[in-house]
Amino acid sequence: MRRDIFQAIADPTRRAIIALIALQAMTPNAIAEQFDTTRQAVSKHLRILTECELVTQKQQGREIYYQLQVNKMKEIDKWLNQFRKIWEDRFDNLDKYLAKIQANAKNKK
Amino acid sequence: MRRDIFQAIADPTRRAIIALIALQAMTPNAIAEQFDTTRQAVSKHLRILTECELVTQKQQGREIYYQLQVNKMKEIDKWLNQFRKIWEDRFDNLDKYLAKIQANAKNKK
DNA sequence: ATTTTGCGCAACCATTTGATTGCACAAATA
DNA sequence: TATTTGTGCAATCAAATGGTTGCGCAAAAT
Repeated sequence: MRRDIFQAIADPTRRAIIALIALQAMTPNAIAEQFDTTRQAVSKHLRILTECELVTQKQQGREIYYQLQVNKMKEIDKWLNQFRKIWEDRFDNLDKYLAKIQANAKNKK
Repeated sequence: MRRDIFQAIADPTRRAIIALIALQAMTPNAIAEQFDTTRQAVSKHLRILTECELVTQKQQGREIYYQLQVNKMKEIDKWLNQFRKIWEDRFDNLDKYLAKIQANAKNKK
């Protein structure tokens, strides 16, 4: 069953793979060398990441380079936006509250 | 086994619960009313969200109010930051490239 | 005091998941 | 041409997952 991007990044190994190929595309073997797991396991993870378009593959001969699609990560950012507004509002409200308290303290001196 | 925040938001139902209680704390029954699932299923999800500190609970009599801890969402934002820098760099580079092309086009006219 | 309501927990179940092993195919190398 | 290397896929397995049902306890309502 095809997974969404949140399910894709739920697994720690896949998150590590994403971080690994963020700056430079890598092949399955090169990626597997960085993990204590089989190449087939890495291949499985890459398939999941490819399915939800987090990653694209470019074949060069028998080697396949997997590249991170950072723009796809924006989908997570977009989902976070609805909460970012809330924690920013709370921070702003806290700021205002603190400023008010300081003003009152000065007036009382 | 205790889950991390990424595993917590991997499930669509839990993401929906998070969005639901983002602005206002709600009780399990109130939350369950918004879903086509049992109250016990919702209770299970709330336990997972509580375990990874995405949510806190405040008991009032026999009712329990579950509140979203938006500050905990920053953990996801923090993880995204390493990629945000990349997609911003690429955007900047694209901007520069486009500007260069436009300048060249004007010079040739 | 009794009944109703809110709610978590355990047991159960079907499904999904993540890793391994084995295999097969294509490209690169000797 | 033969061998090696890169790689995906299928089968298998144990563990995890998400939902349901049933139960029990505490608080609220009657």
